[in-house]
Amino acid sequence: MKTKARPPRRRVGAQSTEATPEDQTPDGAQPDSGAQLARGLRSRTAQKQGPRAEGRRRRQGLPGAAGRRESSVQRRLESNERERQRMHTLNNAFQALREVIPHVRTDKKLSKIETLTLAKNYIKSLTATILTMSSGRFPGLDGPGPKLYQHYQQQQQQQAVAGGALAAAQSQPEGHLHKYSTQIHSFREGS
DNA sequence: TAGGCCATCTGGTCCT
DNA sequence: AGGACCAGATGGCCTA
Repeated sequence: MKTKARPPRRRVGAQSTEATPEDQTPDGAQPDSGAQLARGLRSRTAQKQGPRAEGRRRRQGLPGAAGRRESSVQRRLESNERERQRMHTLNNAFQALREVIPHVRTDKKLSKIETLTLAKNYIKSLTATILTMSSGRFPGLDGPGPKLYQHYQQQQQQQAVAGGALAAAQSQPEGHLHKYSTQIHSFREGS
């Protein structure tokens, strides 16, 4: 629980033990050389396939072996880039969520698990607050009130069935608020 | 130094 | 077929 905002890191990953200084790129841009990736591919896939596939091609003198390896490396690089972008998108979403959740601790960035847990309980406490304030009286038939209330009741019933007495106790609006405020407090203390 | 958190790579599986 | 998604592995950074 001691996460702090850090500059983008250049990971070394599976090839790190074989990486040379020139493999590192300070700006985090596409750092993997084809040769380095090929080493990685071999070392990883060899554990499952062994040298059989490549060896077979070589023995049979198939003409496209090197070219296929090259295109395979290219595909892997493109796949890695897409995966990086996907994770960046996911992290942007996490950051957006952090900025929306009210919390006390401002000197340290919330970790991902903290963000999710806090968000869940924040939503629950807001739902409970809305229901409490509405006092069972909802706006017109087209409004969100009845649906929200029905959804809330269903959730509570499911939790009561699954978790028994504890869930039933936590299903009270005060339970959500208490849980949320307790969590904020514990995060502030870094526990 | 250990433990927590994270970014990245990777191969498998699912989906369009 | 190709891309998205997922989970395991790995190693770097940071704090106590």
